[in-house]
Amino acid sequence: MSTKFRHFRRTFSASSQFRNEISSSSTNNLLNSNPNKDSTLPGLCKGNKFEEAIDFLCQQKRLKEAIELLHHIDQPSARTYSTLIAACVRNRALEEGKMVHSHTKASNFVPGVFISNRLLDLYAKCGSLVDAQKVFDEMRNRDLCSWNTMIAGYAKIGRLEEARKLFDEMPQRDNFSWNAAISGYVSHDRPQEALELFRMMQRHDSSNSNKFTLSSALAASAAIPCLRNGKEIHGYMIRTGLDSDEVVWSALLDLYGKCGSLVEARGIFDKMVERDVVSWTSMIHRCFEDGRREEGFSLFRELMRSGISPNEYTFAGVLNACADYAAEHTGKEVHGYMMRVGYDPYSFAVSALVHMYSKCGNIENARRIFNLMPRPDLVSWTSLIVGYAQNGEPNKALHFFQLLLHSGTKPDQITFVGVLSACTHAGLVDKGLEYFHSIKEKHGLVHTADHYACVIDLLARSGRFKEAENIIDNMPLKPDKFLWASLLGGCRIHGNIDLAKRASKALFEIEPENPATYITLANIYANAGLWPEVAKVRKAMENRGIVKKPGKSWIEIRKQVHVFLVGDTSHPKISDIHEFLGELSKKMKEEGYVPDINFVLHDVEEEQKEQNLFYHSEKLAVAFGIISTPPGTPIKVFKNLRTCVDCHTAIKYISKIVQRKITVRDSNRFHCFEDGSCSCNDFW
DNA sequence: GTAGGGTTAG
Repeated sequence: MSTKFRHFRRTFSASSQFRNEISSSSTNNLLNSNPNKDSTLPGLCKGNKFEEAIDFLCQQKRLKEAIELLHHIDQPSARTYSTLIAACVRNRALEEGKMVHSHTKASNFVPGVFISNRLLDLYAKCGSLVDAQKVFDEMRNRDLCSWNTMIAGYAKIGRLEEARKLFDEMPQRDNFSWNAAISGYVSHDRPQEALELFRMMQRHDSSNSNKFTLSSALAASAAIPCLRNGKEIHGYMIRTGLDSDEVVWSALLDLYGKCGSLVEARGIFDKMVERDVVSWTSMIHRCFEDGRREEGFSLFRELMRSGISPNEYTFAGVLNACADYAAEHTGKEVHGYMMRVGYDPYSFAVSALVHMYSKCGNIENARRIFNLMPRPDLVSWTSLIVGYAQNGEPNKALHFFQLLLHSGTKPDQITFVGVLSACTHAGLVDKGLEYFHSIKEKHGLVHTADHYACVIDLLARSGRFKEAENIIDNMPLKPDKFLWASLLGGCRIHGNIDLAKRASKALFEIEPENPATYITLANIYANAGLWPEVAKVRKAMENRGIVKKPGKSWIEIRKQVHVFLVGDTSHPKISDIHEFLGELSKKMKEEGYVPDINFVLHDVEEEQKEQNLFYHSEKLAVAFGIISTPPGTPIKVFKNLRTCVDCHTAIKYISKIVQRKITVRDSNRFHCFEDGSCSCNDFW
């Protein structure tokens, strides 16, 4: 026996009561839980059938005990090692796996390809590629499986360059190798490269096409998204008879959905014989994405009735839809359901809960969920930061950003979008600039187009146009539409006509069909009294057939959503609403409210031709909310566009007169009105 | 008897 082994044995014998344990307490416990199987264990040990006992313990997931039995065997067989390692793989038990590995070395066992492959698999599945690489390097013989396991291991954790290198070096490839490489690209947001590889395979090695490579290639086409490519694969699928697999059908369904061909996606879904939770989830999600809100929710309800259990993907998808539609009530139902089925607190569905609550303006609940997370992920941190920024508490947003840094989680580019927008909402221009520079200097991240748009927003709102232009002229990226729109918005606030011309010119090139640009520009001209220019813009708009988006607000009262369009008279309670608004108007004027006539014009852009400011959709919704709920109830209204200045002023007065907390989520942020002022400090 | 595909996302 080698010294090493003796040491090993001592370590294990330190808890040498194991024999007693097996025959007494722990066995008794197990006897109670599983009397039939467990009664055999003491017998096995007594008869020195340790290898069988190890099998038994492995099945019971009692890995540590199984490993302890190893040193009752002079020379464990390959089969025993194999069983043990396989059990460690199944349970992702890296520590135990390493113990078995050391045992093989200590007992001078020379693993063949088979056992080595199991070890590779162990380390690859546990993400410990350093160990896997070591085993791989030490192997005298490697077979296809060894190479494939390494490639899949690297691909899974996103080390795609290493995976690709092995793939290129390997002596021969089978369908597994191709798929490991292709799916690695797919799952790490590099669908183009995935497709390139797929095409390469089709050209040189087409016999390796199977259901696995096909579903990966379909997923890649969906991610791009490229319908033409997907359709080609669809055709190929049918020609080669590879269309018999349900997973391939799911991938196809998702492809059509992601490419916006909802009808085809639904057709596939309806035709599928065996729909599983993935196909359901995909179908539901694509409906929401396409704006088919009711269809999405009703499919979700159908799924719940179908007996198939929704999973974290399903929850995340539905919750995100609730966040987009501000359907807090439904979101709460989903939350309740998750509680009942007992959700995994580590799941990403929890971050969707944080997101849902913060998007619905319930930042307290978002925070509560966040606090319950054992290890909040970056998405949750970011959701909370963005939530605080949008809910009018930018300082809290920045506070949480500091906490994030302390927690050791690395912020990414999206986190900084939240941080910068917090600075924008708070009017913290210099602090925002500081953060902007820190992205690259402190955090080693590359500035994205979004970061530039944020910083231009920050500068333009506060009228620092020189600095803004300086950044635009020197930035390494091409300014995008969001950046120009931010600049144009700043020009509107400060009446900067020259820069407005530059910004709108750029916008007309990028998205000539967007009505907002025309309207904002017309308003800037109108404010400066440049009427002929206003007429020109309107003419251009007319000529190109561009239609304004109507303003729309909605409010949820007792589980029912009430929608108001501008000048809407279709609501059954409309005369009560008008009467109430008339009364309010008198009181508001006594308090000093002056209707902002200028903005009648401004809002022609967003609210069409209505002359009377009191027909704006958010005022209708707010008024309806007040008359439909008991005094003191907070009111929460949602609007599809940005709120107008007059409505903003009016709602401040209303909040004071009726003594209510009124929250308005517009397309940009939350406004929390209370006792005559708004959380946005009139900065939006 | 070892290795695998399709859903989510601030």
